Amino acid sequence: MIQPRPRTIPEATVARLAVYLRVLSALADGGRSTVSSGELASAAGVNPAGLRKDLSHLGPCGVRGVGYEVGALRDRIGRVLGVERSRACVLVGIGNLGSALADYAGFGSRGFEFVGLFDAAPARIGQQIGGQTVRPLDELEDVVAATSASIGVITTPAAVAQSVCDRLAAAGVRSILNFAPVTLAAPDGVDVRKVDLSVELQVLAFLGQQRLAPAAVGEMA
Amino acid sequence: MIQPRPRTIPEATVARLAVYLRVLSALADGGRSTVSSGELASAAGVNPAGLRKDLSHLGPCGVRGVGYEVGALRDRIGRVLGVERSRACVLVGIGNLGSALADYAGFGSRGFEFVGLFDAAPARIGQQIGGQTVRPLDELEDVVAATSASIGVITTPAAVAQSVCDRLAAAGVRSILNFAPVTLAAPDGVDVRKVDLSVELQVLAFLGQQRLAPAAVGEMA
DNA sequence: GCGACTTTGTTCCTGCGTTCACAAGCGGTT
DNA sequence: AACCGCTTGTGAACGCAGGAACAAAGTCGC
Repeated sequence: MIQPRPRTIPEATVARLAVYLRVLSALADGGRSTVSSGELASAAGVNPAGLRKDLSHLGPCGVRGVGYEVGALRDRIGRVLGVERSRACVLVGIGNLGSALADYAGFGSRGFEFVGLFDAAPARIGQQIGGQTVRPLDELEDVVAATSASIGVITTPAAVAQSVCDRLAAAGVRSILNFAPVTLAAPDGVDVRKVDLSVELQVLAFLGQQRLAPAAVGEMA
Repeated sequence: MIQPRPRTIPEATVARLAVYLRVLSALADGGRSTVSSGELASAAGVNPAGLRKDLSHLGPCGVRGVGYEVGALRDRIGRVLGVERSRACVLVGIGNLGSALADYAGFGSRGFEFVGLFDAAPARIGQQIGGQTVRPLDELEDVVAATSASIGVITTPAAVAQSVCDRLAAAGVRSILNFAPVTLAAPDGVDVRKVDLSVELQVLAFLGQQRLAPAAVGEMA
């Protein structure tokens, strides 16, 4: 059996597929049956040619002259992204941000299910958030083992993020999403993805100031 | 006067500069006086050559054979990123995520100051978060005008994000950070930067499943 | 039944970001 | 004073993502 299609999808494409999935779900809820690449690209904020190239990684899934069938394309992207399978996630650090994530309903519809919330502060333990009870950090390894959680989310202070990362990796978690403002080191075979909110703000602010005064990088008083 | 150095810094470099700044601040607090590109790159999780190229955008700032002077480099990056100047920010949508951002102490040290928190729900108005009082959405334009806020952060539900974006842009905000899971349209001259938490999780999960089974994209049952 | 129009899927190309490798420069040592 | 090791800064090559243009294909109208 030949393999005419390269078996790897670029990371940038995967991120956009998730956006297309959301737009398609909204269109389907609105009763739309077909959509063209141009319209879909406009709604997703990308170039139409790039969108078609992204979709081409899934094989032909449109009809020339007509466009894409909304429900079918949504299901197809959902299958590729693995939305239908439930993924067990654990969340460590139930501060403001952790609480926001645990309580965010948008994850459930994408196949993500929090099976454990952990915090070190005794005051937090026992609190109910999003249908889960906050547990002491000691139980982390037991819960990961019992639930086969494959994804860990770190929303702790920076000082303890590395130690939490180490424990998650040792317990068998293979994918980690880190919101703490530190760069984490993890063993091979463990993916760490970082979201740094203050870096996002900083980049945004810099682009704004650069637009106003595109000169004078090295010669400021 | 010649301009030997290109006056624009790539966006990817700006994001890394913010990371270097944080690492350098930690090193300075720890009493380190000099650091080599290799060590700094390791702490920031990047390639040493790339780090040196990033820093070369600021002009020569290291000493060959020795390394970089921690405090001087920190100050230099801080000046380029504009950390010393205070930037007024408004935040719309005081849910869990908005509260987390308003209460996050890490922004203040980077020059970001929230000058207005807004929500549409009467129950939220009057609440005190991070030293600010939550105001009704009606006051958005007045506060933006009075404080000359240049940055807006949107943490509202998706349904109202576009209308908030329109109002921010009309009020004079030039840079918008959007956490709502929709793609926003804004007029020319207004930068919109999007952070989509569920997309991050989705990409992470996909990379994990792709690592386990790198085949069969189009041929799943 | 046939032609024209619409839209997809693909190919080419341009530009950017990243990485490797080397020359230049500084401090310490003899 | 000269040499040696170490580190920076830069030039070149590689790979990748993004955008534009074109051919294939299907539908609608006549």
